[in-house]
Amino acid sequence: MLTVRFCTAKRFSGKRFEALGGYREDWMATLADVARHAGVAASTVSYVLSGKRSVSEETRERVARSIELLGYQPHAGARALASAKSNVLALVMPLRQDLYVPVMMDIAIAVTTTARRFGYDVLLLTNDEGPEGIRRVATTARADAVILTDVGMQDERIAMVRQTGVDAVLIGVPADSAGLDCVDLDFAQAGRLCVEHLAALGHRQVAFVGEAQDTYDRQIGFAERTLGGIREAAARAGVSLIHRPCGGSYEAAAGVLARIFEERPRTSGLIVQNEAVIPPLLSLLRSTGRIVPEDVSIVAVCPDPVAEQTSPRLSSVSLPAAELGTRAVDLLMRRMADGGRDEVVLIPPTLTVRGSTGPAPQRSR
Amino acid sequence: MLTVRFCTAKRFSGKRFEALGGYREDWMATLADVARHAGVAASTVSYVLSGKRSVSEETRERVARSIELLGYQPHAGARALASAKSNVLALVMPLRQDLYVPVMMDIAIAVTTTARRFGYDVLLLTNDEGPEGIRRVATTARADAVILTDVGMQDERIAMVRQTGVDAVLIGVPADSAGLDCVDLDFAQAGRLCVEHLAALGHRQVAFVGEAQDTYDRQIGFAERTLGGIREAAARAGVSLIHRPCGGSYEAAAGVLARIFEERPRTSGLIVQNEAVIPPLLSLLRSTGRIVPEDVSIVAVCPDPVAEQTSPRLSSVSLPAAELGTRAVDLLMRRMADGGRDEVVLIPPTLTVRGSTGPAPQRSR
DNA sequence: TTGTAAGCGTTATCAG
DNA sequence: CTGATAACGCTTACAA
Repeated sequence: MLTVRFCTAKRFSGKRFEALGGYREDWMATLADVARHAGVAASTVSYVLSGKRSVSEETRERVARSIELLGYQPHAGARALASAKSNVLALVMPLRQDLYVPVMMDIAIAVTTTARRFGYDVLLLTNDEGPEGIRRVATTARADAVILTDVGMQDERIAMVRQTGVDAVLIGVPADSAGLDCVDLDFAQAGRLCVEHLAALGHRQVAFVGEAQDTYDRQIGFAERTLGGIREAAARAGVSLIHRPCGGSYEAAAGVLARIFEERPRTSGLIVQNEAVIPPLLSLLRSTGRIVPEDVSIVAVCPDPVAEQTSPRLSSVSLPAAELGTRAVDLLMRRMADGGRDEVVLIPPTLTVRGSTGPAPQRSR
Repeated sequence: MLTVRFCTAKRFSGKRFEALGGYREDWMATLADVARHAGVAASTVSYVLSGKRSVSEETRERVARSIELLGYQPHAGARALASAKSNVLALVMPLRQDLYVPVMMDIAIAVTTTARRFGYDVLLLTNDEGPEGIRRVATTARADAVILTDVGMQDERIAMVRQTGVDAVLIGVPADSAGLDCVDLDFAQAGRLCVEHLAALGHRQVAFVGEAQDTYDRQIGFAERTLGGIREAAARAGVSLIHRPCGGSYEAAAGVLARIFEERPRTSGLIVQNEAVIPPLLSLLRSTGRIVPEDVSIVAVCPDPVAEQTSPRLSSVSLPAAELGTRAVDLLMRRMADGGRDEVVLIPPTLTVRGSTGPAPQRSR
């Protein structure tokens, strides 16, 4: 005779209790069932599971056997209620679906698999709930912590994080990171690397094809910081720079490129941050008779696979999306355990030289 | 004097109870607090919230005010426990990070936003947990239902769905869909449309550049069905067809393309399903001196934005990723309410003619 | 090393 | 129309 519950969707089915003479496939054993079956107290079973107090080898094994036999699985909701921990973390993705798609995907996957290693599940939030989504999952205790992506310099979600006091890690760095843990690529340094690489090759007129204008309008941190690094390094290296935001469409790329060469025909170096325009850009350069890298050199800031997808392959500063996700989870776990260090982790960028950069063309051309 | 709990991560803080003389920002009101504050029974508050029994306008308002005042938010875990419903659904994504990235992203976003409309949150599962992940979320009652993507003809996750009896909707159609609800684009018809379009333009030698070989090895449904539709239509239209699976890299595309024209120099039509190789393919065609669409016509099966990102824009059968996600959630909600119709919803494909297809070149060339 | 029992915050049954 | 109250399944003091 066991007290049992239905499996999954149909637990309980009308009456809340039921006594059965045996086991049925579609009934879930509870911790109490396990305890009864093993002849121990419920708490003992719980402790066997959590390891929070020592249990004699003998009982441990007996309990383990019962768990196995009954196919026991703890009820997540009950756990969350009793322990005040949901073992879920929320990942807040950007609303714009056309933005940094491969990056976001890699982050999501890395976050999810890393979280699982710590026994956490990942809840997906889109920004169309706005900051309220964060409040909701925090105050309803649906999630224990949140990871924010696509962080702006002034991000309204941060106020919500502070207000609710929910543990959070940002992928990206806001203007004021006091009291927050953040991870990001060191985009300023990434920008510098690009410029320095081009400068070393003799390029004196460089154009930065950046993210779409609205990304700058939203003051997304990485975009601003990259620009900052580029500007600084350009000034230092005596490189003349123009910055052109660029939407993701073919037309946008065409327009931007045309205007760049119109304004400054001598432009020989391109720095590209918007991965969506890379294929159009290459195609446009070719069709306007410019050879890469003989006439124009290109450095990109993008995930390695993107850089290796083109011909010629792009010299690039790699955007380690998966690492960002993994580090974010690591930071979050530490924060939930020890409390936060209010740390800004900047991953040092590395530039890989591939086929898209070469010496600047001679003046005579 | 209120019995309260800490907000979010730090509920309870040591002692389980605490009496306070007032409210503090970081304490969460419980349903009992609301009841006390409104001078009603806890059950009444619950019923005001759920609407499952009628409550007089007067008490309803009083309760509403208390809820507002105390900033009450129901505890998700407690709800899940008492109601045997988590109000969470799990979305199972493919492990391979380089696969159909934009499609998966759109699906994820559409699923999440649609689910929210029904009061559901979305848990992200990657396939690296394998079918066990499904069992886990189902049997621990972490999720009420699952949505599977990247469904193979023989998909091992289906056995798990059947075994656990968890409500599920598949995005994709397996060989045996008995007892399952599925949504997918009608890929066979999509394939037919491509061939018919090319055939109508006079193309007689067509090559199908498909997904990577391992996608076929894994017997992913959509890949097989597209191929089937293409073959059938080609046979019917008297079009000579070769099928070449193709990995996502530039090299793979180059190799495949070279071999196609080596084997059959007269090939004038290309059908492309693997969105990753579209840019390389276009670039390769250009560099080998083939003009699109004068020399070679291209039809793709891909999301519209991808087709509009190239030059020339691609005639394509659009892959309505967001719609797939939305429909999947709709089906799931219906299934959880009424029970499943065991329905396979095939979305009829539409072909949009853009700039990449034109009349077949004359024989004389 | 183990058991007992009092919670966790809801929902839903059963009275009134 | 409303109130008490018994679950839901688990964790964790507190004893033994």
